[in-house]
Amino acid sequence: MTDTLQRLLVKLKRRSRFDAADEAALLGLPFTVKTLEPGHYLVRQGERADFTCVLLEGFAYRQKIVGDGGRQIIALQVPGDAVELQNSLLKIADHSVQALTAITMARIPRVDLLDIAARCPAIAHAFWLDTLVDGSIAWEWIANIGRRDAQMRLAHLLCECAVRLEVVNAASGDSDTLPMTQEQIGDALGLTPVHVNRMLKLLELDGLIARRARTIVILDAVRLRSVADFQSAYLHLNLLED
Amino acid sequence: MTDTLQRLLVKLKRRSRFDAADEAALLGLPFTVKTLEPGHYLVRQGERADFTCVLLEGFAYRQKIVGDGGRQIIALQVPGDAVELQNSLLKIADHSVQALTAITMARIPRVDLLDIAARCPAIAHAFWLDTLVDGSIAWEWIANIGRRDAQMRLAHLLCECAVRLEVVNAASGDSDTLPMTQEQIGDALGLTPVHVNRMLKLLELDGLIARRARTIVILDAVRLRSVADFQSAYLHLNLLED
DNA sequence: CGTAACCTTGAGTAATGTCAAGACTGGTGG
DNA sequence: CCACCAGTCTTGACATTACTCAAGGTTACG
Repeated sequence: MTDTLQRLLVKLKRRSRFDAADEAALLGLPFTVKTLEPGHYLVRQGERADFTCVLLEGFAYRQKIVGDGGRQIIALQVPGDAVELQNSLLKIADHSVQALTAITMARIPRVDLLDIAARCPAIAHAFWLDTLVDGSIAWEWIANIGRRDAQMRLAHLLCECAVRLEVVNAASGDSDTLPMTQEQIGDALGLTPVHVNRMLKLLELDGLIARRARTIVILDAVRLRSVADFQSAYLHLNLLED
Repeated sequence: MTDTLQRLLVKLKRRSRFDAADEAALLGLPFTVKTLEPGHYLVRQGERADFTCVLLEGFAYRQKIVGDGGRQIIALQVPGDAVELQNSLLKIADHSVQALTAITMARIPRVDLLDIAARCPAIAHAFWLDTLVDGSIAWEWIANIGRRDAQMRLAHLLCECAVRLEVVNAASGDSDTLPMTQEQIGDALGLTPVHVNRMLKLLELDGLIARRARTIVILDAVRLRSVADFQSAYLHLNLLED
């Protein structure tokens, strides 16, 4: 169907302006839809990636395995994200992408993506901006992991997830929630699962969050943000208005 | 003079192919040359950046200040890098860029850069790739800070700097070296300067590096890389051949 | 030759990791 | 419907890494 890629279009339009021809070209991209179970790989480190995947439903994360076997989650991806721009354009994947939940995605051949970028400057610009924002998020993660203590780090991640999910949920009408295990949270923050557990308990005792049936609910977003030193500027959500 | 932007061209051509028109357009970009003393700002967090700066000589770094006053260096920039793509296209700078050494740079108005990207798909693609590589480096830094201990982290940074400097020095014929203080190294690695000092001593005792007059010399690159768990794939230096 | 910035080192402290055991949860098959 | 099982969560005791504070040494530069 023609509106499968709508989600990608909606996302890109949050930061770029398209004319009718651009929109038609984007929605006209060839693709195949695939579904994946939790834990399955979209791409493995070291592989050649000839497709770009647009996440339609569900969540994914990027990860690197370091020498001693440790894992670091380096990014989270939500529906609408084009998760394989990086690995696809850089050809040899320098990290893996894995499904966090069950996902559906649209796979677009690299050549078609490059072709549309060459023909439609506005679309090329939109993808470029998207990449810049991903970089901006990565830099914030560096600051988060490098210079904040465990409690702030965790609070910051919770704030980021809340904001990004809000945007996605608003776009889709759903109200998804991110079902990460404490081990995964730890791997995203450079902490051990045990310590994540303790910090969650701390945040809960402070009345900032609640935990029910393995999902985390933010009770006091204002205070959580101040604990986390969280400012959403780095997500560049309102680029059109700047 | 017309070859001031040569350095940028050389860098982009490492990863993209241009025809004569593309090269002429790039070299024809309007710019003004500026010099900056060590420690001076190219852009400050929160400011609006209307220029993109191409580093011609010297080094710079990007940094974020977190809530409690701590500083995290999130990226290093070497000659040839277009250091303000991010802040310039995202309009409001979400981090600062500061001169590490005395630098000279070419400032290109944002509108001209956007214009050339819209007119020359190959150039737009080259900038996009460049941004992707910056993101790839950021992700490696996340893994480095999040999942390696202090000694590995430091060794990894030294390996990265060595490789990147080698590329730049080969391009320019110089043999620059990165004069970071131990405090700056610590801020790049999420460590305190005191601990950086101890880890340097450790690496020196192991015969991996030597220190003379405040510069670090790598004595055993092979062993240092293995200590660091360093693989240069994430720098994507050989993209044309992949 | 004096000064400021930087480096070096030691001693004590705080944050986070490690190991291990038990409790909970959700799904599966009998 | 129940029992079981694997995966996850929770907690405690202890180990280790990295941080803090502080003092003295070194280097570059005016």
